[in-house]
Amino acid sequence: MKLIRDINDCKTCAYKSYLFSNLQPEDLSRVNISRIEKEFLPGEHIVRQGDKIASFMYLRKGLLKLSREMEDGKNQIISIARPLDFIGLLSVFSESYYHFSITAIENSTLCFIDLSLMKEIIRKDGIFALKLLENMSNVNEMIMSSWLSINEKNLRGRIAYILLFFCNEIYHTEEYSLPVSRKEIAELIHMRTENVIRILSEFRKDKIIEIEGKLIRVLEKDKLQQIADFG
Amino acid sequence: MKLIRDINDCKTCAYKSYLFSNLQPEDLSRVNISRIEKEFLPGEHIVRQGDKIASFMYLRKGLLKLSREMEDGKNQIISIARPLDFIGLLSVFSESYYHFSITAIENSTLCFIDLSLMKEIIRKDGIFALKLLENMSNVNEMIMSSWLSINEKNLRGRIAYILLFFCNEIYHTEEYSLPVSRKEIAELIHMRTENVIRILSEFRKDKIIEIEGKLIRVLEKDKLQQIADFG
DNA sequence: TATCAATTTTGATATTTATCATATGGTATA
DNA sequence: TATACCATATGATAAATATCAAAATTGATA
Repeated sequence: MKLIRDINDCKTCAYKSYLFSNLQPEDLSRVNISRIEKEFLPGEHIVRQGDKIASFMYLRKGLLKLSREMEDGKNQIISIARPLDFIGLLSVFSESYYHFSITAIENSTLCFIDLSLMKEIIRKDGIFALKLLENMSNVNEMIMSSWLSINEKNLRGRIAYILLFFCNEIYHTEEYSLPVSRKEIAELIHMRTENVIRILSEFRKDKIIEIEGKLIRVLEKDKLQQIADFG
Repeated sequence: MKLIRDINDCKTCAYKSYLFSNLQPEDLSRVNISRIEKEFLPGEHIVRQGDKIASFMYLRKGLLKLSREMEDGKNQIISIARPLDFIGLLSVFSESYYHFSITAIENSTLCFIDLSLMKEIIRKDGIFALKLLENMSNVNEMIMSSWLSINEKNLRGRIAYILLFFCNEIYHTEEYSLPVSRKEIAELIHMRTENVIRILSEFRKDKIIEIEGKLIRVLEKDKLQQIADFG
């Protein structure tokens, strides 16, 4: 983790518009003063399950995973989060402690804003609060939808789904480097590591994808879509 | 569905305190004037997937199910909702249309408050908005936690989990009438109807529970808990 | 009451998925 | 350099779960 100062002023931040656009100038300026900018490397924890929630977080750049460690020691990945996903909204306003860990899976830059300041602004500024409510709704709808989709698919369908997810939602290209291990894919779509590997190999043999370590090249997107939909 | 007027004034509503307690008197009075009270019988739809969201809803009494119909026609039950679960919060503030259906599974009473009025009050009253944010966080944390729990269990564990859920969270007694069919249990914990029935029969044979149609009597709660935890 | 449809039930069987074993290559570490 | 530890990979097998079929029961309805 590295403290940085990439953005000089919230006023010029490209992501401002999605959340802070309607904030009163004086409030935005207070946010700007209080905020801390941090850069994380892949694998670095941003928060750990059980940590006290003290900041409102804001992913500016990069990719994160949210995961929960279960009583039996097994891990489940709740979601992959991009900028604008506002994953920090998940439980900031209700819980004192995080019920999940957040880990960078790519070089990631986050802004940390003191939580009590945020709450103060919310209390004062209902329009901003409504914006937060909308964003929180969206985050939840997104996570739930993907869970429901994954649940109804068999293993081949899940692998196809997640390959297309990285393709369409994250990298917007047919060739990309997986930001997660096979084991993490397994934790994300509820299957065993061996089966993740096995089915990826199947897809390779069927010439639907090419694999070089973490590098994935989607050759037959339509076929992958079919497998995701009906497989 | 029946229009009723069980409560004369929001001021005297027992559930007011959980959400509307800090509302300004004049706002509470506007809510009181605008609100519509409705009673639903088991099986009646309150909203349907695809309906336009026009109201903020508030479960006063009863039990609901949230479910989503998937593209392939299969149903998944997202959650069971009690009073105070504020299930209406799930996507009211972001989406124009419901992404799920809500159905009564017991006699249920709901208050409907015009959504534009609610938004107006939120914009004006940040403290109320913060309360909503907290509640929304709680709803989501609850739903996610139960999903994660269910996901890591085998079928016997899931059945034990759901029996204990009704026992501990809903009815607070060891003897209760299931508010859902075997098929709906299957849709809720991601398994097949036949296996729900089969495992319930197993538990009956092992004298862990007694079954008379919808009536469940939990005989060995500890054993059920063990199966839920480790089975 | 008679009839139809849906739900519950059980058994047999097929399919899917997990588990176990083993091997290989890479990477960090002493 | 040697060692240990992961991640990836593949095969064989076991276990879990779904599917198919058929019957009994219940509930709704004409």
